[in-house]
Amino acid sequence: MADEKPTSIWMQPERQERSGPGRRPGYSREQVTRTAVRIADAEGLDAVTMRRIACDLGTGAMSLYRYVPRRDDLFDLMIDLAMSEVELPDGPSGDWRADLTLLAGRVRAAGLRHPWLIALLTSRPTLGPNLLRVHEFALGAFEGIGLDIDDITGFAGMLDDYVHSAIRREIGWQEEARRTGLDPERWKRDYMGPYVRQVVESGAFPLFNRSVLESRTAHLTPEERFRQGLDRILDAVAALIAALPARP
Amino acid sequence: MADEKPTSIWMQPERQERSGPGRRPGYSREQVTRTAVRIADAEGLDAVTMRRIACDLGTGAMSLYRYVPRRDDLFDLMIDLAMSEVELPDGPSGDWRADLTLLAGRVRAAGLRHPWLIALLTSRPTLGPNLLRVHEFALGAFEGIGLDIDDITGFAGMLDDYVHSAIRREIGWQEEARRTGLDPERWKRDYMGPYVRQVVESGAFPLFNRSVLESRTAHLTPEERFRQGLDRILDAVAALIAALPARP
DNA sequence: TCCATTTGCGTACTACGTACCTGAAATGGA
DNA sequence: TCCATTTCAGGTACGTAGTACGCAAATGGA
Repeated sequence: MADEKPTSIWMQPERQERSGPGRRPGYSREQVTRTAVRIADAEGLDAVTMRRIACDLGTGAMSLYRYVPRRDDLFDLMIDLAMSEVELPDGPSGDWRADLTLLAGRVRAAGLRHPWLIALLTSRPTLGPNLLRVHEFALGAFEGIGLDIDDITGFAGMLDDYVHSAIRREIGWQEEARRTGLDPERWKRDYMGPYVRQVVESGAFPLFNRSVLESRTAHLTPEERFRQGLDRILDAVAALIAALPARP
Repeated sequence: MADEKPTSIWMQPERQERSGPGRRPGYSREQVTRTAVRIADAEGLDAVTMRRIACDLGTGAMSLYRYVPRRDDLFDLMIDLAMSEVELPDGPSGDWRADLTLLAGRVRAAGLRHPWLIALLTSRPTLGPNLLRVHEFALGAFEGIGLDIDDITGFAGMLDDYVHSAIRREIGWQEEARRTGLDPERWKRDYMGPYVRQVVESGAFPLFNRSVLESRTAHLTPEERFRQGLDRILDAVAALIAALPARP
């Protein structure tokens, strides 16, 4: 059996339950992934080490390599497991705006439940089956309004960009706070606060100052802010669709 | 002298050239940062280790800590140095569309010159002076068309989201290829290719298939593709601005 | 029963960030 | 000119990471 390492994790299926000779696997790829996700949720992505996962499973670190080729592949599996929680209807409803709002909300929920998800997702080119499923739903929502495939892809990309960026803005500093060892509230006040205050007081960036000091958006709840930005994007898409030349 | 570690790097200026007794610094914070950037450009972000930087500078690893408090702070400094290369006019020209196109192109150029830049920038909440300068220019381009500060911030954010996401899409797989040790062309063909082909042939995601197989966008040069997406965003912004209710 | 096969996992190697410490170097004052 | 003082250079070392390697244990078929 060739040890074909240099290929995507999705091409290397887990060892099947055979009925031949040899010891039976004590764990499973999904079990390893689920443990890794639990650790990342509770203590951040940095805490996800092979030794730590193995310890939680009650086994030795090297045993994990029977189920996952490399640590990086485990990240792809974690992304896919988290995305599998995004529940969606079987197909688009016909109301594209409602469908995409639903999609965005579900992805945001998954992103908040797993604060490491969006950072991981946007930092590596991964294409797990559940990411494909979610993406396909977005494409489907745009289909049937008379768009060609390039516009469908473009608009879906615009939406993805917004959703990912907005979620990262919402929770990005949480992970950073954890990395520096401070609790999030202290980090904001003691670590980043003094610098921002200094920048503001310097007056060097007047429009930045206004966006920090005068913004009404800053006083909304995170969910309202997400929704407001989403509506902005969907308004933009609607405006563009209205302006598209009729296709033959 | 208190060793105030837990605060932003921008609040901890480099030790000044004093005129008291004692040895003079042999290097500088900028020199260290510049070396780190050079290494990252040539061999990827993973190659930027304290030992490697020190080796390139011809000194010992621990000497670097005289200039940079922690390795993470060095990343902030690298981001700022790379962003300092984004040359911009002193103020907006009055043609917001031209200004933002210029801005996007310059940021893209910096992102291509430093393939690690966008990944780093979007994975940590950093606010270096040069990032603020570039952001202020974007805000300025939106000012004076009768937008309030919330709309200015919102539109500038939309643009940032697009520019960063597009650049990441353009080069994201390069870094991933380097991480796996393959050259980029081989990675695309041998690592990711077989899986994509399998997904396509399965027929499970028909719209994804069409976006891969039928897209005309895929045959454009990267620059044309970037420009096309940018125009789409700017069209959307223009459409939204036109639709905004007149403010008193 | 015995053996080919596969898993569990301890050991060990390399490489990382960085705390600590020693000694060298540079300067102002005498 | 010489020395006390201050600062920097950088070696050593500790803890932790990913993971290559190899052997013992377990298992089912012959």
